[in-house]
Amino acid sequence: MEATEHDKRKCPSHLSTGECNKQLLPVKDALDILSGKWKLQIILSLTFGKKRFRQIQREIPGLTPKMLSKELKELEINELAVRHVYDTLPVTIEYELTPYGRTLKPLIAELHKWGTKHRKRIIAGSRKKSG
Amino acid sequence: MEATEHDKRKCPSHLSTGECNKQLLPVKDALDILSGKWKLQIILSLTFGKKRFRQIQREIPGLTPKMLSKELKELEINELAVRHVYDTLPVTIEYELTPYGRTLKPLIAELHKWGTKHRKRIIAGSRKKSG
DNA sequence: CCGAATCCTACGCGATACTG
DNA sequence: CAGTATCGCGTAGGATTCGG
Repeated sequence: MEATEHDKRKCPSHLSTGECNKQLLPVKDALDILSGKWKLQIILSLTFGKKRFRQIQREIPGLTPKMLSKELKELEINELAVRHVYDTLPVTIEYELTPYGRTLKPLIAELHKWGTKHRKRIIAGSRKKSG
Repeated sequence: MEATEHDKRKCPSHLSTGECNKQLLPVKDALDILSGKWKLQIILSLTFGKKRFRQIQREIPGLTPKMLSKELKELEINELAVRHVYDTLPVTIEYELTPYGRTLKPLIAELHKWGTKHRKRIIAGSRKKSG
């Protein structure tokens, strides 16, 4: 036990404030990419190939153009997806996961693995949200 | 109570409806465990050992007792943490991660890994939320 | 110290309609 | 088709207060 530890109220006692945020923020970033009502489904939809706007929307019932538009923009900002504009008539637009976007796959797989075990353990009969 | 209406969802065309939700729901469950403003910090705080209510609260600035109480309950419901009541005077209460709760570590580590790379790639200079 | 109860705000998201 | 604009609701989360 160290004697220098008294005023670090922001983090677990053995971590400096800076250390703590360094641990925390990246995890939050990753979480932020995947959370929300539609992000995951949109990403998964795109893992199966290029898709057009309406095509994605049709595949995900309940998804409104407003939300789809918003989510696709965030995917672009984060370089997880690209927007292709083909100069046809009328113009054709397709969205595609970037190679970088595909690096999410192992992560999603991990979440799926843990989530599956968790379902077996807890959720199956008694849970409130995630419906 | 009745919440099983998700079976009518459509999915990427090559997946059956059932297949799709089987892929999706567990991931959402896992995400749900970790998302929210405080869950992660509380879990991390508890990875370093048993903690008392106020102790956790002091370690996480901005966290109100209401939220802490709520989050701890969810952790209990999901068997990720346990509440110990010691019959001292006044009563002493401690929270502790369960072994099961510690199975989140690799998952969080994965999120941290991906998130760190993502920070380097994108976020560092330009982002809107979570930072 | 460990919470519960109450009130309030901000924001994600849905519904609907409209534009190019 | 590929989006935008406007309105409104539900709920996560904040501030404050009270009780054991």
